[in-house]
Amino acid sequence: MFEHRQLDMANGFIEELRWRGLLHDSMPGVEEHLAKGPQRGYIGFDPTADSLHVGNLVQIMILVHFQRCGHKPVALVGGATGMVGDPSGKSAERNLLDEEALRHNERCIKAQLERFLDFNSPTNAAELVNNYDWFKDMGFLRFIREVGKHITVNYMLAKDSVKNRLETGLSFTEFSYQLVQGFDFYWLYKNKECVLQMGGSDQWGNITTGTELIRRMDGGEAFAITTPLLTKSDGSKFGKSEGGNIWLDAARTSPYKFYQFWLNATDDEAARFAKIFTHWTQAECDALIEAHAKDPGRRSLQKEVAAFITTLVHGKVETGSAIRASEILFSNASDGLAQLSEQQLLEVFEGVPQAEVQKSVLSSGIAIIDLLTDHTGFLPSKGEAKRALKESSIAINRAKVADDRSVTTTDLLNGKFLLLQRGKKNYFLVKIVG
RNA sequence: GGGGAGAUACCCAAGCGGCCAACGGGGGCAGACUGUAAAUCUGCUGGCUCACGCCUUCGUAGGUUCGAAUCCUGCUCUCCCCA
Repeated sequence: MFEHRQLDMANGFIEELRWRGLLHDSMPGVEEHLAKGPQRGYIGFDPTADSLHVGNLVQIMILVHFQRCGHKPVALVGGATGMVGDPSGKSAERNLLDEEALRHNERCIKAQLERFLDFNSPTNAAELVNNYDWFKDMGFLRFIREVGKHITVNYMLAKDSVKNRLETGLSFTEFSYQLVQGFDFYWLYKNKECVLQMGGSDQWGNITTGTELIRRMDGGEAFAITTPLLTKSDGSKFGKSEGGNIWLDAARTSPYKFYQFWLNATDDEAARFAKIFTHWTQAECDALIEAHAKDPGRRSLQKEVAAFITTLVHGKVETGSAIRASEILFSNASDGLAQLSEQQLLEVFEGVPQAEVQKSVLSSGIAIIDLLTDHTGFLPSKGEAKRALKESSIAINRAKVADDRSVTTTDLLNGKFLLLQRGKKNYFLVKIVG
């Protein structure tokens, strides 16, 4: 996965971010500083769940691009900061997780990051740190003496993340957050020669508290770079889908769903995604975008992008299955299903909701309504099932059915499966047992 | 502490004794169109029933009434104004 060529460093990381549309703001002097040679830069990840999601993917890719430009990326898992809660972009006080949950989340996140970054490079290996390591023995008194002393409350109040919450209120804990994160930066600067922190644009305030601390505590110079917050074409938040978050963990979001998420990007989004989430060069991106523009109906760009990212996250094998599943489920030919072996069928529908039904239920034929509700739970109520049937949105094995349809063993695929479908995108696999 | 306003289905928001399972908008789902798109148009959006209809739902607990989301009382919570 890491066989890609290193980019020409003269070309520069900042320039790379710029054409990829990933540069929102940066402190003067960063470009020159990075040009001096390999540098360390870090991004923090909140261990609020035991998996990262596509919303985090932007930051991950920043580190990836950073490493590909020859620098040393540091991923910080916020074991300590996760216990405090960042007020940035939040309208209400955050719930705190207990330590046990945080430890678990942190381990899972670490495993996911290892898929993207090269931790074994002889020249610029990525590094993973956990701020809990330097905070766990830090007492309150020591913190306010050594760190708090250097930053005025006036300075802290001026941050947007704090200002926006003064009306509704925020706890002292959240108020202190920027100092805690700022100290992270100081610590990494001091112990790891890390001179750059990156993050989403909502992190600007927290990052600059860090550079300020470094200057005041040590007279040192450090830098900040932020990326724009990604939104969908319709303005809504990126990374959410009907079912909620799109996770990187296959157990939470199946590779099929993950692939579909990217495939469903609008033309405009796909072009942006190509630049942000792939390793393609500018010329390669332009060529693909141009090719797509000539025949947008083929959605070649969405397919390329989806395949690339899914491979990065889930690997080649899973991606192949996701692509095949998509082709079968969305091709107009309905005969593809019958050709599948049991093995393939199960592969294709991994991640699709499933239920088991006793064979005896089908032996004398069962009304479609009962199958959809009582026996499988695919639809929540009979009323809903009737409505769906009236809309002619229900299909069995990809063939539309009417409300008087009854289902028997002759409908089974491979003698033991039944594919229920509502609309174009909602599938449900019934497995016959007994 | 005093005064006032309010709590309605996923969200916003009408209704203010029967015609209310509850206007309208948003969201969601589906159909047509299409590129598994966008835009647009259409339908649906508490449960059970083939259906007449029945049941549950308008903060909560009671009450008045033939009949209440609508009136009365207690309670809980939210917001605003004055101290």
